[in-house]
Amino acid sequence: MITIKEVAKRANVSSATVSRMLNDSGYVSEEARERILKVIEETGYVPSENAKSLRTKKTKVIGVILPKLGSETTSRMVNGLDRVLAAEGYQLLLANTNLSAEKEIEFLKLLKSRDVEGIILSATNTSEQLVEEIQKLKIPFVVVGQDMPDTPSVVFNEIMATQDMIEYLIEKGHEKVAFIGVSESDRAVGLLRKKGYLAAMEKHGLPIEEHWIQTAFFDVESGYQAMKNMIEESAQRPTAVFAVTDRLAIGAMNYIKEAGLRIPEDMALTGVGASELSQYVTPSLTTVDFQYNKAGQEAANLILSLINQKNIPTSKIVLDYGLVKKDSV
Amino acid sequence: MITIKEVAKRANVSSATVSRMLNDSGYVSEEARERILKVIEETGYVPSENAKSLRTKKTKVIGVILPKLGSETTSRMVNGLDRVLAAEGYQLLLANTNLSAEKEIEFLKLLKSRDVEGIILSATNTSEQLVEEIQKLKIPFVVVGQDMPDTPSVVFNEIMATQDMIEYLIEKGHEKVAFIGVSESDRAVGLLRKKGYLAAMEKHGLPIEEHWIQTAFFDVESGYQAMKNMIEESAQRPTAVFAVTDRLAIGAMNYIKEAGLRIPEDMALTGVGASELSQYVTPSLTTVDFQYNKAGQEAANLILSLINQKNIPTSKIVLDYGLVKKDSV
DNA sequence: GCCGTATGTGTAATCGATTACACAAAGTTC
DNA sequence: GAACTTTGTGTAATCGATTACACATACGGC
Repeated sequence: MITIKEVAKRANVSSATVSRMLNDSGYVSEEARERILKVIEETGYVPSENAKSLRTKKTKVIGVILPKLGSETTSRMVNGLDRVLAAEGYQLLLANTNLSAEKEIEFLKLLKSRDVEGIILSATNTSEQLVEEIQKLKIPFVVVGQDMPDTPSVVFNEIMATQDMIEYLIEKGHEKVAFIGVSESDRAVGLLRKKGYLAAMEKHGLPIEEHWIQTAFFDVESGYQAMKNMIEESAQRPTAVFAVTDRLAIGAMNYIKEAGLRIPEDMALTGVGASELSQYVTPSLTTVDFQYNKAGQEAANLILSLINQKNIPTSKIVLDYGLVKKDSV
Repeated sequence: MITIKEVAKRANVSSATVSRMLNDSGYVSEEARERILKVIEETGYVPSENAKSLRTKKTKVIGVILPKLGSETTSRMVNGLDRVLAAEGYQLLLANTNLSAEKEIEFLKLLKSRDVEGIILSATNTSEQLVEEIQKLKIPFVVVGQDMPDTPSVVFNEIMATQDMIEYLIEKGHEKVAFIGVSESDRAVGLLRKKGYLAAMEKHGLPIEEHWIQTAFFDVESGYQAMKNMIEESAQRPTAVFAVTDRLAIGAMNYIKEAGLRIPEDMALTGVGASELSQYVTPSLTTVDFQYNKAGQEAANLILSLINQKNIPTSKIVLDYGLVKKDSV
């Protein structure tokens, strides 16, 4: 590896001059500049970011902690992050927890040790311990997807979105609306969406039968099972189902079709996420569009503000949503 | 930020002793060890990876250059990478080119400057200049998805897979088989898959009409258009279509349905990628499963071998594939 | 009691950049 | 032409770790 000293020697200047040239700090004569550029050209010299960071404390790296690599929502969010951060010369260092809560904390430390300038966490849970560890770090930090006390975050309007969708179903004449959710340990998806459902039903004075509320996992198969259970166990069959994710909805769709029911005539169905999948299943799925890409962009802007110590407009950003009305309702 | 010196001072030892303790190198007395651990516990000291890297030249970071964040194939590949590399304590530094060829080269330098221990490139094109730059770098390097001269790579058996699928269609009685491809500047997807198609048709002595070969882009809409053009312009309507990606196939599917043709009775359809989407469209899509996750894992293993200077078994790994036979044929 | 080895610790150089400070030469101002 | 200012450059300290080397003490064996 060729170093700044080597470049300096060959260009007959001191390393300070080379550094000044590279960073446009201080005076450098035209002759010196050209000699240095020539040497750099010849040698293919690239300054060590490592040495630079050690001295300046700026790494131009943002750590991103993700619950799962490769889900569509995550990908879109990371895409949004990258769009904004790349423009500012930042790169992303990935940390994939594979849904393990301990790893979240472990990675927090790992990222700190790498002197990342900021950390963005796409959380599924929000344990006490995690929040504590974050406060300790004293590194610009943003959570996306979950509301975390005293922490800048980008969240979705889960309750309102769910409520809106349920009310859309009600408008369409449905009174027996069922719900396929997930564990409430995922506050955003499990707890808040259920709250939205309950609120809407309550508001319209609609009763809910016990088996209309099912709890599933995050995969398609699980949505299928939940739907099966619901239909087999309910005294009265619902006429519409709200599933908390598109995947669950598609699992449910599979069962509904299999059971010989028509969508939407016998059973209306809605999901959440506006996944690509949702547009191409038959019938196309009515779903909530949560703008994950935008969430990533907002999170990126937030972390940039924090890094640059700008006055932060709001430390909680609540993102808008839209109902994507398709053929399944 | 608390440093090793600070820890040393508080524990009443020298920084060398702290370092020895942390790295289990050399002797450290039980008393000293405990004092140091206590200080670390109290202060939350985390060693600076930056300083460490500067001295040792080991960063435990692998750079990953991707053509596009958030596509399903990419996600799966990155997932495979991460699985293997995380186990060895490596982290991934992302560089997203957004399909720009100049950026590929730019990022190569950027990653070098960050002293990554290896670079994995998921390429779409393989320009001369890129290959040259890579040779210059002298950093362990692996390409995945494209065959690159004199470079360790993980590739898919594009030709064979395509040929197999076409022959499967032929076995099923199809003689008029059409092809929706992409630009040949993408060697793997554009050129090789077309070769496989042509080879299979030739082998079985089947003629190909001009309009049966369409060239599209990578999105669903483009598949729709290609299918539309084909049906409107062909003298003889084909009875089967091979699309080089699932997305294109799904676009084509939309048009076929819209045109009032039945799948597979009037028109059989196949894709490539075994995307999640392919399983849930109606009818479910027959497709080629290319094991992108495995590709990531193999690439990771390859780069680890290169880093550790182990004897490299083969510098070209050709991955297996499978035909996923579903309802669209 | 002497010598060789094992144990334990500290001093200081080093990695490759940035940057405060010092200094010199040339140009400006009055 | 004295006093500043501007331009240009070099010396050396610094960031926070690792590690070669030196040195001290303890413990064996004979």
